This record gives sequence, structure tokens and C-alpha cells, in this order.
Amino acid sequence: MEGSPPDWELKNLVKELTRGRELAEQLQIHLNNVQSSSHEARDFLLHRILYSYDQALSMLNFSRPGATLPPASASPGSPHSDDSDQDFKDQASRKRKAVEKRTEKVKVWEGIGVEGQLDDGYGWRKYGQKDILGAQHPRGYYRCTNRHSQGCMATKQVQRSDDDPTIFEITYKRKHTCNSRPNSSNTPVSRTASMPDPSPHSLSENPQQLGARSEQNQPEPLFKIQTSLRVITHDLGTKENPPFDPFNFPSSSTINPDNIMGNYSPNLLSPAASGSDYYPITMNVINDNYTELIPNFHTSESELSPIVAAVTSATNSPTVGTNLPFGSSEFDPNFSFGNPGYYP
DNA sequence: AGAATTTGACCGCC
DNA sequence: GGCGGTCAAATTCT
Repeated sequence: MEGSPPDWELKNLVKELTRGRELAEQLQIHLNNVQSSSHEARDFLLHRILYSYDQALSMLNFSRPGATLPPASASPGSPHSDDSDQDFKDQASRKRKAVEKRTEKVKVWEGIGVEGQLDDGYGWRKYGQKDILGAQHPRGYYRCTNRHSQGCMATKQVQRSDDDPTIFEITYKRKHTCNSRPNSSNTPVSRTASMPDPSPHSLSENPQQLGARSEQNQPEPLFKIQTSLRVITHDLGTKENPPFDPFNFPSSSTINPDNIMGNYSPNLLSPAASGSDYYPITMNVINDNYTELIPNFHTSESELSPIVAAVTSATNSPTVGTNLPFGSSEFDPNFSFGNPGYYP
């Protein structure tokens, strides 16, 4: 992937920019109706807008020949290498072949679907769960759904933090070697998004289960969802360290009606995928959800991603995206970034 | 019926 | 032997 950015990357860029505009519109609506909008929603929108900018810039820098990696969208939380170091030591100390490992901490906000906040767009399949010594919550083990079909050995572990239940530590191991990018809505997301959750208590331990069955178990109205989502990314030291942002949580592509209420699928938790090779795509999913859902708020609520639900809920304005000063012009997917003056 | 999750069992490392 | 990670049968969901 050198030289000119691939089509999908450009599309992502356009999507991100488009999303930024839509979010700005959303924000405006909120500002015009401060009374009916929640602080969380406005805060979320603001952050998301900034995030979109960062993403777009990062993508530009990233794809620009000779450009340095975007410093970027660095996550709010400063990189913390302690854990990672430890992880690597552990890995190294063992005879096992050292595996690329990267840990990130994702903070999810109650109310908002955990899923959307944690999803990285890749398809993950849970293959185990274990109680970890000293940890209050069990650790979930996930592997790429393309494991068999494409031999993708990417795996990730998700564990809720003891200190802060809203923080999930996601450890990625091995890069995705599969073709399926964490992209768009059409990404087949396994049931992850709608996974069954027989045990209510599991909400705290198994991310995927968070709210999984919410629809069944919690009749509460969607508008109850609030939000703001923030990601505390601690890149634990992997050599490859793609710029990661607070909102880079593409929810698992397919938003399932069932997960809206906070179900967080393992997919979710993969903010920055496992390697730089993929991170740029990560956001696609969330983007799709946004761009597709917000404008179509009229569509079934079930289609709303947790985040969107949160945002729109506070909005109370189904007609978002129209008649706004921001204009409704769309970015041209074919827009060329080769414009010399485009880069600062 | 096919696919995904759950969960106890199994395996390897320390 | 304990613990973390993975396997696989049973179960559940679409």
C-alpha cells in the first residue's frame, strides 16, 4: 500500500469527511435545542467531529507518499507501555513463539451501546472465556471469523477492568491476514452483534454480552441511551502503532437491533485493529452506521447503532441532516487528494 | 440448517 | 499444581 491510496481508503476518507459534516449538523441541532438535548450527546458529537477530522487528516498523511505517520489522532490517554511491556516480557519469557501483541483500553459509556464503542469492524468469533486470577471479570477470547476460510490467525482478548468497569482492555494478537477489512456495513458480523446472553450478570464480564439481549431484557426506551464515548488507548508498545483515536470504534458492522442497548460485541473492541495495516479501515464501520443511520432515522430504531441511537435520541429531530447551514453537499468520492494545496 | 456462543475439559508453560 | 489459552460438544439464535 504505498504510493497512491487505494480506493477503499479514499472512500473511507470521504466517508469520514461526510460524517464529520453530518455530525456537525447534528451538533447544531442540539445547540438549537439545548433543552432537549443531553450534554453527553453534544459532547459526543463534538468529540466525534474532532475525531473525524483527525481521521481524515491521518488518512491523508498516511496515504501521502513520503508523509510521516500521523501523530495524530492520538488517543486522549497517553500511551502507556507498562502493560504492553509486561505483555511482551511474558511472551518473551515463554518459549512460545513471540506473537505480536497489542493492548488497548477502551472506555465505554453507559447507556451507549458498548458494541459500537468497541467494535473494530472485523468479524470475531468467541471461542472461550476464562476467569482470570485476580480479576473480577472473566476474559473473553475471540478469533477472526476468517480463521478457517482464510487462515487468519488474528485473535483478541477482552477483559473488563476491575478498577473501572467502563473500561475494557483489549489485547490483539497477530495481525489479520484475511481479506475482509473492517469495513463497512456489509461486513459480515457474526452474531457477535446479536449474541445471546443467557446470563444477565454477564453483562459485566463479557463484552459481547453487554446488552446483547438487551432488547429482550431491557424494555427501556432507546432514548435512554446516552452517550459519549471515549477511548483510552494505551498502545502497549507494539512496534506497529497506528494512530488511534478516541472514537475509532467501528461497531461491528452490522448493527443488530439486539445490541443497540449496549451490547458490545467483541468486534467492537477492536479499535485499532492489530496492526497498522488495518487501522485505517477500522473506522469504516462506524462510519457506515453513522452516515446511513442518522439520515435515516426514520428507519427502525433497531438499525441504529448504539452511538447513533444516543445521539439521535437526544436530538429528537428525525429530520436531521436537512436544512442546515452546513449545506448538504456531498463529498465527491472521486475527489482527488492530489491537489497540492490540499495539504497544509 | 447453518452459524455463533457457552462452557467444561484439555494442554502447555511456569 | 496453578494458571492462561484453546478446543470442542452442547446449546442457542437467525
